[in-house]
Amino acid sequence: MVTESGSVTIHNVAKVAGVSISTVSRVVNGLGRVAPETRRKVKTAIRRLDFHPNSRAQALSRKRTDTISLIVPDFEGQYFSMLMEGAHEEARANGVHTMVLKAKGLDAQIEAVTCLCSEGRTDGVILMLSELYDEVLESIGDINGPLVILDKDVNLWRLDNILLDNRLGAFEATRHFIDIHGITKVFFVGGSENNLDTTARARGFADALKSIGLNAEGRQFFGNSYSYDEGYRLAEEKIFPLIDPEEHYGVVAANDDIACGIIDALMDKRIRVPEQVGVTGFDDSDIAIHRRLKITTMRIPTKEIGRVAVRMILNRLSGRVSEPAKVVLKARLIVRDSCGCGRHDNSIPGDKRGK
Amino acid sequence: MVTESGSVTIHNVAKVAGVSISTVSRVVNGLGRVAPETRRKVKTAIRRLDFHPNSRAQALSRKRTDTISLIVPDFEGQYFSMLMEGAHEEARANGVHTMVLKAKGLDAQIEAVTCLCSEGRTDGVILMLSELYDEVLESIGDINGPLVILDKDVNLWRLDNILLDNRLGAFEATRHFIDIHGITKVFFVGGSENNLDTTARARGFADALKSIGLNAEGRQFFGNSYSYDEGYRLAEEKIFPLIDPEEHYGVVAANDDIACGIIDALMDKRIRVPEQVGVTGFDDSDIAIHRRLKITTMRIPTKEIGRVAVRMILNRLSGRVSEPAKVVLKARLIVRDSCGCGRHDNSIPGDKRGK
DNA sequence: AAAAATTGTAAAAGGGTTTTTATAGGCATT
DNA sequence: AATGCCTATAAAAACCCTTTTACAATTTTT
Repeated sequence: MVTESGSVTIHNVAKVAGVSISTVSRVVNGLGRVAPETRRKVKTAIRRLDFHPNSRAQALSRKRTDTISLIVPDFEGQYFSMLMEGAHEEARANGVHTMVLKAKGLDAQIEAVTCLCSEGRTDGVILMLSELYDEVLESIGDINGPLVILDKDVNLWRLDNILLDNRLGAFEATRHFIDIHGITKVFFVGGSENNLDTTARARGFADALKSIGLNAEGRQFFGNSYSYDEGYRLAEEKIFPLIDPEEHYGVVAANDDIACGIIDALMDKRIRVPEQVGVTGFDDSDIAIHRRLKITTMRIPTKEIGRVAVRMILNRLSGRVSEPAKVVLKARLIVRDSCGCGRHDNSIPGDKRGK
Repeated sequence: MVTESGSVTIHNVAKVAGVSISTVSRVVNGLGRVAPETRRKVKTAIRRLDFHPNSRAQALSRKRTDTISLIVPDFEGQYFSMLMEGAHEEARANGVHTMVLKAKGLDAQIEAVTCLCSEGRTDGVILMLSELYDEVLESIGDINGPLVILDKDVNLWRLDNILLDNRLGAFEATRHFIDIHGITKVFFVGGSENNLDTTARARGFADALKSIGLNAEGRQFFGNSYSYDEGYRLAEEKIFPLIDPEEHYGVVAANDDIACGIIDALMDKRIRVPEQVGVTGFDDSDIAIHRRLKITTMRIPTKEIGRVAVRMILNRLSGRVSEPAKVVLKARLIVRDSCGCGRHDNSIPGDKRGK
């Protein structure tokens, strides 16, 4: 048994301690019974040689890598960071590592899933894909190991889902204007009408109006993207013309970028925000607090999503859970200034009202 | 040779193809000579059985995991995202995977380094740590495998370094005011005076002034942190009192958050930004463009840093490079509006000048 | 004294890679 | 034409490092 220089193996420890390798293994893993005296000898040898079990060999033998993978379309934005944060935290707390794979586009997605699942590189996969191709789902059919899909409701054999209740989030934002500010003249500004998030949020908005007997007709506006510029444009073209100087309004935006665009557009038109028109965002991204007027917004429990995803996989691995699960998480209203709560002197800097 | 159900091994392929396992291995890895006819048979069998070599077994046998790890203090902010992006991109292009480990604090750092290096979990490590403890460096001494340290100049055996030329960055920002705007009344606003980045950037600022025969004395102000609020406070307390309505000024901020705070503070004092006072940031973070007045700033080539780090490790692994290397990357000036270049009608919304 | 409970040992996976050995077949030499 | 040598290819075996199982040896219990 010649050992490669530089790495201490279980054999070395066994030889030094004067026992067999399986005894060392038992001591390391705490399984089976080992005489106290023997245990001590082995532990001394381990310390003396600075032995660390080779994780590659362990993985091979145990058929377990203690690694969970995350497949994401890109690394940009806080969404990814927070997701990682949650997933990593939960994983480490359970002695598991995380691996990240970026896969944008159909081919990359299939390759990533195959690579991770078929080659025994990880114990489980968390799939976060803005666009999830059907072909990917098909190829998922015959992989092994637990798989969690985020933000997409997929009813497929053996798959877990984690979803965000977008409808409820928009419902709550809208009800905030109604219940707290007594404003019933509310508008919704979304991104693309084809975007699933936007439509779900629009639905929540409409439901909130319906809940007080109003109709959303003519109060919802959609753009081409989730951007500041679209928000600015829509506010200028659609919202501004509808505003009566004597009335108070609320605008529920489908995300924070759009909300910022709306606020700036209205301010540029000399509309007082949030005094006359309150605006809420969605996502609670960085920009929500990196502005003079802090944005009231719906916070997505991104970190929690990552945490739950890992927990689901670990549950599957331990065999405790076998039924496909679907977890729906709620967004939380973060009340700041842009809705009209909070400070009231910040609509237009340089304005007469001063500080 | 009993095979676990669910996984196809090289043995199965060999049997189906009617050859030996070593022949299959040769075909898979493209090594040695195999008769065209035999190769065809093996490939057919591989396709038919959907065989994928088990990466755990390969890792054990090849003594190589094809995985590079990144140790970071946290996942927040774009810095991490972009770093990941670059590292992952370069790694994937070379058939290598990336693993991320979060380690904040002394113990966590030591554990992470040990865990990754001693247990043969990865081929190389990229260490990105805002605070790097000396104890960690000591324990690094006897690990195996290449290691790259980011943003910290460590002269230690076998370590590669990647650094950002903060001094030069601030120098260029300052010279921009001097050369392009003809402004020599420039100020520097930094974060904590103990922060290495801040001091390097302050040095660059001073050097730029020195280059035109001026002294930085009394023109540098430091705060407690790299935050919006500190920028606001310092601008209010230190910069504003020094401003003569007849003069033009430039402010070089040590990061974008501070720059934003400065801009808002000055605007609140009715100073026209960027007309009378130009401001530049550092980092080119999201907020630099998510404001009405786009920030002129120094972009850190974060993605490139990640890419270079991986490349260094791969070079080490391939044995092509053995000398410890030190790479210094430059920040790039991104000219937008806050310095006075670009649009000129956006200092104070609601102002007489209108749109 | 026989059965049961402990504790330690040897060997067999686990799925590949890599080195060594064996077997053909082709070519040149005598 | 027979022999010897070399090469191309296949098969076998060793190795990577740990876990795990089956079993032997020892001690304790009834």
